[in-house]
Amino acid sequence: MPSLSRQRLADRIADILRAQMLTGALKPGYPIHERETAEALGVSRTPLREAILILEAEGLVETAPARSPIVADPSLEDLCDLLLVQANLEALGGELACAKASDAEIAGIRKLYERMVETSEDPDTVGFFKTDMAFHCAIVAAGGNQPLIKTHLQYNSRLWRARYMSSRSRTGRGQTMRDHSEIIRSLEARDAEATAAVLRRHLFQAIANITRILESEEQSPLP
Amino acid sequence: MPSLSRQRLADRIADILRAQMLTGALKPGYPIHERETAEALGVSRTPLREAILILEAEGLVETAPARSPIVADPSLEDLCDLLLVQANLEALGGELACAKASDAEIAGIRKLYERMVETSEDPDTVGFFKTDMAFHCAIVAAGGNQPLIKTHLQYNSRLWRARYMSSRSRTGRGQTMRDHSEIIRSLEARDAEATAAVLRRHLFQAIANITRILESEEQSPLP
DNA sequence: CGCCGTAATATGGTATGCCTAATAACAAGT
DNA sequence: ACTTGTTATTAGGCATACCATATTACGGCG
Repeated sequence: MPSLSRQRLADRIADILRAQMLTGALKPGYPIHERETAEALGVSRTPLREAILILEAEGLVETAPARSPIVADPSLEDLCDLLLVQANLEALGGELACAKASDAEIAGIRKLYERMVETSEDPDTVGFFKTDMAFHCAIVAAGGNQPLIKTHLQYNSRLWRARYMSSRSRTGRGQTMRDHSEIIRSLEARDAEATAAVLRRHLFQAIANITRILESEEQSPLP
Repeated sequence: MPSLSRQRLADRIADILRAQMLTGALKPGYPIHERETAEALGVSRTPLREAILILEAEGLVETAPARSPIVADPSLEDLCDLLLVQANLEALGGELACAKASDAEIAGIRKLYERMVETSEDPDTVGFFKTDMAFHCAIVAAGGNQPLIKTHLQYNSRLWRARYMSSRSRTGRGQTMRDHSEIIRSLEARDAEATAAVLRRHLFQAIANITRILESEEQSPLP
């Protein structure tokens, strides 16, 4: 085993499991058996258990006594709660970005916006969606508030799947693109209030979308 | 060993360590040696390591490769960042509480307020301070947003020490009590905007206090 | 006398094994 | 045939033993 590892094995395992949740290899509700999963990853149970602890703290898996940990399967209500908090975190991030971001950082955010415009007609939903997420993260990151960045990231990972489904099903990306256009504009104008307001509105829109989607697909758990 | 434990040993260890941080038995910067601490607690290294993982995710300890984990020692800037996020979390919690709290819950919050009034002249700083914390937590809890409650709790535990120091040194509790009076009033009026505004202002005040205190005691790390 | 290299020790990271408890399956009795 | 009890298997929780690495101290060489 190459000991190039400059970080703990548990962290890398957590990364792998997180990635598997994003790709859908690990779906909500799936159990994560210790021995099985550890063997599949070629590691022992100890670091796997530690990885589970990390993911549990992030709200991505849920554990119960004498039960295999399972991939978190948030209810519609949970998702709305998460999104509401996320909306406020991003609004704060936007405010801070207006005050503290360097011109280079804002330029970088515009770059992401432009890539979204370019790919907004692509059939490749994943690429577009990832850029969308990166756009939002970049705004919060530009605010420079470390705890906020980290918390926002965690909420994002818990919301990833729901927002991805929302992004896929939403027939028109028109509203999304218009919102983003407003966001980058108010950000470049360094108008903190406007940026916060539009980010909040954008996330509230996401709540509405997800509600609509999950209510319609409520009893069709995809395989 | 009595197997009355309905929760994991790691969780209980994390609770113990958290408590020791609050009482000051574990001060910021202190290393937590695995073998030593495990033996002191009468447990093996495995659950202790898992407890460290939990506390690390909460931001209460920091780990580095091949180094003993150390109790987090946030800089003044870190504390300001944390408090800024906390202010917004509480503002959101207050808004939600206005919309969703039951009359009984608001009555319970008033009870806490009244206990603060009663004990506001006591020399017992800890009792007063704990009631203060409980007051804020109860407001957020009344909002009913689970992720928000949990995140707010985590930020609180990271801020506990700083806010406690602020509470001790602050000569007059006048402003605090006036703020709290306003908070409970707007909460009972279910005025979401006013509640959010005053909570935000109250926390901003805390930022100012802590800044003043830490700047004056910057180079006197208490033993 | 000082600096560098090597060795020893201490500490965190990982693997493995045992223990306990929960669940499921099978058998026996009603 | 159904229900209940017992047993076996599975799986998670904890402890321990081993490994790799980093740091420090000591000794030798310049």
